[in-house]
Amino acid sequence: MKPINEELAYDLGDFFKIFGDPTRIKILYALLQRDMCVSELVEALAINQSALSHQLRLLRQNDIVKFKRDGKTVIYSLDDEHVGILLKNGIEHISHKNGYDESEAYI
Amino acid sequence: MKPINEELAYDLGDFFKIFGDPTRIKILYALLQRDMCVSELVEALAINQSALSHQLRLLRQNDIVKFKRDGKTVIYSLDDEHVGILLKNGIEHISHKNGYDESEAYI
DNA sequence: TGTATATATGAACAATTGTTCATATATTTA
DNA sequence: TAAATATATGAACAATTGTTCATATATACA
Repeated sequence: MKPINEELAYDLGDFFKIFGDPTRIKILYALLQRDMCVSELVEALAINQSALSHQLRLLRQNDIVKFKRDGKTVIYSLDDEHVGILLKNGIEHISHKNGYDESEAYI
Repeated sequence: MKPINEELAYDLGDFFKIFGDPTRIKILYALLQRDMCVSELVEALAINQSALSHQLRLLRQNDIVKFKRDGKTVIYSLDDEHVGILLKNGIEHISHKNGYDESEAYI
């Protein structure tokens, strides 16, 4: 059978790797609900600002979030619909497997 | 706003982490096409048998693939539809972003 | 122009990850 | 039961990753 294009396998791995960290999941989950600036994310996720910025850079570089500057603040949002779909699919899978109630993804 | 359930963020991160490696992507992509036993995967992906087995264990433990023993051989398949959907969504996203032609995911 | 506020970056370190080599286990068949 | 085949596992090592601390950059406003 035909193997996957080698470059695509690496790119796809790098892409999914970005979803593979709880801090980034929290960021994406927050942005799934509404666009937010950095300081809102800092507060919402109770996370160190520097750590957040590093993670946001990774998300940006991998086209998972986009941003626009608005004066002093920078507003982040999910890059496209694939990101939300991926997140929701992951949550569904995990919920089924772990017996979570999906509707209680939020605390 | 309500943050994501902390445990779900970790579980989801662990889940996506499994997709974040080119070797595992190749395995999953192969299984997306048809179920295969270990030695078929070894040959198809030109990979070390031990490395493959280690990766298959990870995929199993995270409910991403399932398997059934058939005599001396063990046949692997994708665990459920979410896995295929996730892969396809990732490929779509990457293809759009990198200007790949999706139809040429195969070599 | 100087100060405050918001965000980004670099260096360094501990922790995690993926592979290899060697070996173990399971199943079939002689 | 012994030998052959298929698959799994453990230990060890290099490489990668995520965070923290310190500092840099950008914008607004006095």
